[in-house]
Amino acid sequence: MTITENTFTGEFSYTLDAKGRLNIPSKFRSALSPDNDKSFVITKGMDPCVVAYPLVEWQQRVESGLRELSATSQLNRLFVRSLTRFATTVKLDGQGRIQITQFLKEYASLDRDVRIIGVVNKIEIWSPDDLQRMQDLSQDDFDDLSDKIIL
Amino acid sequence: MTITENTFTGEFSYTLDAKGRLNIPSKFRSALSPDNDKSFVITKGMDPCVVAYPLVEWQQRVESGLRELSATSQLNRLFVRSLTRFATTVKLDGQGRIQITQFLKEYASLDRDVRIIGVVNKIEIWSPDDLQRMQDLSQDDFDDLSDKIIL
DNA sequence: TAACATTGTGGGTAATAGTGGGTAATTATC
DNA sequence: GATAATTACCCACTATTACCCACAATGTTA
Repeated sequence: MTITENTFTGEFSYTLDAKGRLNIPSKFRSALSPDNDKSFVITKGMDPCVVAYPLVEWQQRVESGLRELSATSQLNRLFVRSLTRFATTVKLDGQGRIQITQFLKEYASLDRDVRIIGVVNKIEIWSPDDLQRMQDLSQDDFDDLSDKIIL
Repeated sequence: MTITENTFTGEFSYTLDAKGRLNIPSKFRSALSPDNDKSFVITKGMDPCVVAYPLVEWQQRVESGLRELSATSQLNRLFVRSLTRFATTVKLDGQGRIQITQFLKEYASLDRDVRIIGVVNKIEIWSPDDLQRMQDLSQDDFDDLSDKIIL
């Protein structure tokens, strides 16, 4: 299969088991490039969800981006701290599952049923309720943005 | 063969079998350029239908555009999510069929009989009923468009 | 016209994916 | 250092999927 590496699309329903383990869709696992060592960095999303970056994506894009933000601005310091504070590296177990930390489970109100969605370079993990509650884009906003992309 | 690569025209009647498999017209399959790895990205259309892009078409026009959008803007996040959530990469099986996801089948009210239409750079998959309804587009609407294209 | 290739469709079977649980290893706590 | 709690590593079961083969209908070639 020659899917683009480290690119994720689609929505999937999965269950968080009693031990706090969450299966990663096999399509996402096979899209993970080998240099990630089967690992993701999970952290608090800007929205009420958990986001998971492939390890190298986190190292190359997120971490290096954060380094460039000047630490002289308080807003920047706050932003960097909020991203890194809750970031954990997690590795897939033999069955392709990751462990979600207690804090992140609570932050995203994750119970048993969760929705996993691929958002190009990262993965988001939502509770079904919160995901549904996320309002849709207005048609105007959508039109504005889609000028940047030819559908 | 003198077909333009990754360009699709014509309408075809096909059946979605009990296993959710849908045959892609052989004309469309042979128009798929080899770098697509026999794959399409299927997603929710703007109209009540399923849209299938050749994999490279999706990667070059949609995905790469989405990568440029900063995730610090909430509007951008909504936009990216709304486009990728329902997009799945599917690969033709040995008989040239693709698998339609449960969600997309429901979204486009696809039952057993479906219509497959080539729309230049992409393919649309319709239920016969919805397609019929959509074709009753008024002449006035077409007139509005006529200054944008010369037929 | 006969032989052959291609296309759309259906179905069986082996492989894989998602889920749950037991047990050993590791870490934390007292 | 002993015990409890947590985590990591196996093994197991079931449903889904992928892969293969089959066949009728149509089109193509000699």
